[in-house]
Amino acid sequence: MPSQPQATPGTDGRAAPPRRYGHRPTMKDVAARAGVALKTVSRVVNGEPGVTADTAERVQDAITALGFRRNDSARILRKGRTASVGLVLEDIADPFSSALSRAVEEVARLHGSLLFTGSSDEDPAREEELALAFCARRVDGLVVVPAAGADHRYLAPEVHAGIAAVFVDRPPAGLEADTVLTANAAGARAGTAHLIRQGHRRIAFLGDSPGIHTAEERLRGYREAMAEAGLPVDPSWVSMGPTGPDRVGAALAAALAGPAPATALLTGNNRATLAAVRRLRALDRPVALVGFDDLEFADLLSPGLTVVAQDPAGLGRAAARLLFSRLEGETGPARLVELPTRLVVRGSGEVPPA
Amino acid sequence: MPSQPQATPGTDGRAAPPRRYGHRPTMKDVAARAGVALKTVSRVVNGEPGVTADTAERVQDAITALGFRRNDSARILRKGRTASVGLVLEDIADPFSSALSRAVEEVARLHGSLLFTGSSDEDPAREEELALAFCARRVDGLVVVPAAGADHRYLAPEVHAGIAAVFVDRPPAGLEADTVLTANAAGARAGTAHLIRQGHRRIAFLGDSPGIHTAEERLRGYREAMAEAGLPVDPSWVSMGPTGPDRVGAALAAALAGPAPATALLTGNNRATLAAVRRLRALDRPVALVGFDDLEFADLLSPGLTVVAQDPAGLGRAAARLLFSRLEGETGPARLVELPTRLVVRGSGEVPPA
DNA sequence: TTGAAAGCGATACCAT
DNA sequence: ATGGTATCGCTTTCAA
Repeated sequence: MPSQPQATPGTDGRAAPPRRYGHRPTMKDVAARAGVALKTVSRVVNGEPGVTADTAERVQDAITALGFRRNDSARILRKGRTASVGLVLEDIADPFSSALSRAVEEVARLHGSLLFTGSSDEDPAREEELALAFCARRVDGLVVVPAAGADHRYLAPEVHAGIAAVFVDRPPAGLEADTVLTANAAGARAGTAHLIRQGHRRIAFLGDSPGIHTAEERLRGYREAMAEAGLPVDPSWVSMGPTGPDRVGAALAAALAGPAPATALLTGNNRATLAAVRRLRALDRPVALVGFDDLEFADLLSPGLTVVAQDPAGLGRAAARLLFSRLEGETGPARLVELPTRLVVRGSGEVPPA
Repeated sequence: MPSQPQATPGTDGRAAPPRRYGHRPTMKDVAARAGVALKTVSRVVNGEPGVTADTAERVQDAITALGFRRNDSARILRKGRTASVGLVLEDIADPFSSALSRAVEEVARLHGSLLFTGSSDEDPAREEELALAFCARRVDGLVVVPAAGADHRYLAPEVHAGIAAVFVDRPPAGLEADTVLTANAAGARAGTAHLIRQGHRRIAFLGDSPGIHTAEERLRGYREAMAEAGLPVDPSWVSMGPTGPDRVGAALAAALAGPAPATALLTGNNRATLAAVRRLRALDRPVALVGFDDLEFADLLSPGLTVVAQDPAGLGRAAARLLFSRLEGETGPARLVELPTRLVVRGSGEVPPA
């Protein structure tokens, strides 16, 4: 960590830069300048009653003259609440996370709170490090998108001490807390059922690694839909693992080869969907595709991409609302909110079986 | 702002929830339990030398037993530095902002700093509110993507007090500070020159509102390229304003109508590009298109979208590096960094003139 | 209406 | 090696 910078005066005769570190006026300085007590300054700054207009004006003048700004660190130390919340995401750079983040920010703003954000990159250790760092700053609450495989018992002392925690997109492990999830199984079931309605009987599913909650739920939904329709699932059609282009490409090739080639495909997340789209382009064979999670320009592809859309902003909003309800005193048992998905039909999922 | 929550004991005979707010152990508590002085606990917690292994272990045990976590608010109050920086964006939900944010986060992490983020929505008042709120939390530094029309003199007292400020994507107004920009004019000139090389002579430019720095620079680059090629610019080809679909649609229609219809188009930002793509789809006439700023799935469109790509992550990285160099004591004059753009050829910009 | 003093939870400096 | 005490800048409490 960098050490406290010091303004080093110039040694060459030219004027040193006028930057004077640590020279922030305090309430004490303002009080001295206005000729009042520190407490009076505090009253003016916080709009508390019991100050004559005349005194208030003198104080205001001193504040302006000195460029005083209240030090919230000190205020926080006294008051206990920090009016800030921490948000741990998988990766702020991806659209799901950033939409969720924006929604949390919006709700936080309504409640006068500032937002710490950090990306875990799906690494449980990093998630913990971030969450605890936020807690050390005494955030009032935490919204966490759990990293795969994280164990949330590390948060027990924090929660016990009164920090509210809400989990989004995936449930917490080893801890009871408010949770907001997408109806993953139901969504995958709906997407699969849609393909079945188009006449497909051999449908592949390419999902994220087992161990990731959303991946498993979506797989479950897929299997349920197939079972409901009385359709068998050939093992070669199902592949779970990292959703990089190479693995998805290989899995897709496998699903389309063999004696019972799939004629349709449900992809378990955005990366898989994109990898599949690119791969299918190179093929001459038409394959129906439904993707889980929407893409911003899905309508501009040809054919348009049919998706099971999630509502990342809705997830964030719901999570933040749960969080602030806790901060406002709500003390009931942990709540679970599930947000429905929406099937958006655009063309790629309506390709008939070959 | 919500008031301090109080655990209200149940009045109906059932046990009240066991949540006990404000019951955080302090170093004092740990010291008492371990039978040492507070200062010794501080030494252990901060890994300072001068503690026997035996004592350290006793302290560690007490820390674990009590679930102690250092209160960074108090620490900050003493130390002066908060190991946190504030990032004011236009809208964290858009890809440009979120990519930039991620890069800033990465650099901040290397320096042991946490990140406050907030979206200004292009509203100067909101930008100021956010920046000052971050400063009140005594962030060590600020990275700001200025809102259009913002006047940054409000930051003068903060900068004077030693808070480092770096501006990204647009220059600050009324304040000298480190700034990181995209080479907007050069990029637009390159994009326009590319269209000219394809044989186009009537090229339209649809940009964002005048008053937005990037919009004006890109317009300038467009005009320069046209002038260099000795091509006149018909007023009907140029339109600056909000880049919503309706206005862009109307502007595009105007540019393609008239006695000297444009055969190619440079769009000044992502929203304009998307609006144009949608609009051009509906036309039967082929129009060449180069967009300023890349889109994630630009290669999946047909034709692929030719763009002048910016490097949002590079901007964020450069800005954060400047920031931390200041925090490490760098005291020279304000620096300006300009990042080049990259022309990415994918098809839409290589459509020949009608 | 105004002010003096105590304290929030840590760190820094000086003793022991 | 360990401990005591002042202090960071503010809010709280109680007195004037």
